[in-house]
Amino acid sequence: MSPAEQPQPPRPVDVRRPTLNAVAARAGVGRGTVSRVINGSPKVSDRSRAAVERAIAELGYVPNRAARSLATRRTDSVALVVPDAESRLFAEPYFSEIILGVSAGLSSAGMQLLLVLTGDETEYGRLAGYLAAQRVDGVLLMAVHAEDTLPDRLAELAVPTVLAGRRGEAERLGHVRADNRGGARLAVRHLLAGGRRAVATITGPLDMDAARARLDGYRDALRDAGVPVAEELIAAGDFTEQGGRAAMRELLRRRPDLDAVFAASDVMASGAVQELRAAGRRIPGDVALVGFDDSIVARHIDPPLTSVRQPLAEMGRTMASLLLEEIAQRGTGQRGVVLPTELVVRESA
Amino acid sequence: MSPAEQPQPPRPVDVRRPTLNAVAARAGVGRGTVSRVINGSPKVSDRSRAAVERAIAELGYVPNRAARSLATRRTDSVALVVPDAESRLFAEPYFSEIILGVSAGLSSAGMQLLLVLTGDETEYGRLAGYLAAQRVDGVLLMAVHAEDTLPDRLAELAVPTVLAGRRGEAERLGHVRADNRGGARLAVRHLLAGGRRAVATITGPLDMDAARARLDGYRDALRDAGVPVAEELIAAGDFTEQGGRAAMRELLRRRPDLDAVFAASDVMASGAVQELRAAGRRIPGDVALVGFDDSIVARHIDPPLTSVRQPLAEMGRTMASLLLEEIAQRGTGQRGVVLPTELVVRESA
DNA sequence: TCACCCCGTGGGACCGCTCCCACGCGGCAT
DNA sequence: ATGCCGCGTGGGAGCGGTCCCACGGGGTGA
Repeated sequence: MSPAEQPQPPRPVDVRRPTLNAVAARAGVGRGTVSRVINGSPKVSDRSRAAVERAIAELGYVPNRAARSLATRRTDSVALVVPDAESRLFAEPYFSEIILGVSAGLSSAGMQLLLVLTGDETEYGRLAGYLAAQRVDGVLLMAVHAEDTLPDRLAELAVPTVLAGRRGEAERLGHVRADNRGGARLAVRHLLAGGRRAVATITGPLDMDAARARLDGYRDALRDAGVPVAEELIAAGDFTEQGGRAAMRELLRRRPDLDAVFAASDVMASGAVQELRAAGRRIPGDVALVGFDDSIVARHIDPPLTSVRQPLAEMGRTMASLLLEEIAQRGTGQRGVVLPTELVVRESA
Repeated sequence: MSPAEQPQPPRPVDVRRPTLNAVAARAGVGRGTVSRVINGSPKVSDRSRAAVERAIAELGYVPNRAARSLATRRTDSVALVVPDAESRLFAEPYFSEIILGVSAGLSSAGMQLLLVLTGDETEYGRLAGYLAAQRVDGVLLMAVHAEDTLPDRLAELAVPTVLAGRRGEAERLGHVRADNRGGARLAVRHLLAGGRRAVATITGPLDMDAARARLDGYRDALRDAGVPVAEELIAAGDFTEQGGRAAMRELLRRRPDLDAVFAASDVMASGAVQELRAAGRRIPGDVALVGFDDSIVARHIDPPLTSVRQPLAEMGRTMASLLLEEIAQRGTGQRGVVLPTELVVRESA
């Protein structure tokens, strides 16, 4: 039987790319020299450098990442972890825009971005070991809750980590967050400045620092204005539209006389709008409304929603640079960075 | 000078993790056997397998990915490429939801997801070589335009590739898309069924297949109903809100008597709403409106927008599985997969 | 002139895994 | 008893880089 007759096994198409060895041979130098050129070492003569660079260009050589990271024990890549429970939020600009910033910040440093969307709880539990074993150089962690222990486990494993938001006041790990408290304060001050006095708030889940901070800001603004804080004007939501509706309904029941609402997220505000409408209140005529996030829904809701903007892309970039610092020099990165928020005034308040 | 006195260089914290060798030693077997167990080879005795598994558990061993991929010439990771020009769309669920599906489809196969957001044109140009050199096992490409050559270059380099959407009817590469034409047809049929006769359309950029297909569907529906297609009822948009406004304005100028609009995206529909409102038309009283994408804005616009839904998460999952097939067995993956769209009726039509 | 230094350089020894070849051993047919 | 087969196994040889040590040669000072 001639070899041509037997059925060809699906031979693995491996288009071999040129190796560092090939470059060295072509340039007429040793491997070490090529490596030095690639890594920008100064101790290479101009002659050799030129020869190597020419060979690289001619062969279209690009170093093999796996080989390099095996030798260096670095991967030049970081993981961005988004817990699945939160992935509903993925539909909002929040994550997307942070990711955009992160990507920009990383790629300028030649780092790769590994996107890790975790499934169920158990998967999330295995994550620490997994991430350490993959030898990503660092981890960016989104949407951490107060009781989350993943960050600590990563710290134990000496994996540089930066959080989006902190778990609480005592956060020891590097993190980046918006000035939630200040933003909320701006929002409520704006409502008060509009002459409103019965200002309610719909909070986020209070096991998240951002939600607590926004509630604190609400209290701050009332205190600043000498308006007493009435507990029955505070209703708990969960950052979802449904939660916003339920909270708004509850607030209307408790205090039919309320004349303003600060919702700790636009999505909850959108739920509140529906409920207010159902109750026959006009916005902003009867009830003024301010949201938080300045997300895409804020612009498209009717009436367009006054909202607190956080600089998401910049937060992403900052996270990236904090992480890069920490990777380059452990224990160096700043602990917490707070970025300013601003009030975007539209028609709802 | 004693060594203790010189300033400590920032010693690289390298927490050595157990290697395959360590596992072999502990289990009292050879490296080959451990490797076989890890890779699920059947030719291992139960005794050895048990011993190895125990050792792995005790040491908390996880294989080093770099070493493995150096040896196998695989990376077990794929790149998801999102051209930056389109990243404004990133704010919409479109990308996010596809990514969610992709991630689900990949992680069940133990594959990693590398997110690559390209910056400017030149960066995009370098991408093919870059991706081939990184030895990602495959590439998922979003938002390809008709004249895009990146897919072809990847094909030349023998990198398995799957596109989200096709470049044109003659697409040779594997891709997944929604039934844009059918969806548009549904939308326009719905408008006609509502008694509308002067049905306009705002198209997307016609260098994208999805935009052309939606325009074709619009024509189909009119033809089905025996309504002649009037070219002045067709205005070009570009999938942006601004573009939608401009197109709507133009349409109102050309045909003040129009009584329905099919916008090829929700975002453009939202622009159209603003323009219609400014012109004093009521929706759907004077003008009925249908969008495309069923994005988050569709639900929050006033009035809530009737829109065509595409199964984004499923598209993502399908892209993942097509790519995995193609990676496992070159030339095997189905060329093009079309997923059904459906009309979500709300109040705008 | 000679010892010394330093600069640029080549190449050996890894990094941790997979692949594959060769070997030992027990069971079966002869 | 003897040969043979085949299963399970150990371990050598890469994969393609980096790191570092040792070495040659030109310049400098004595």
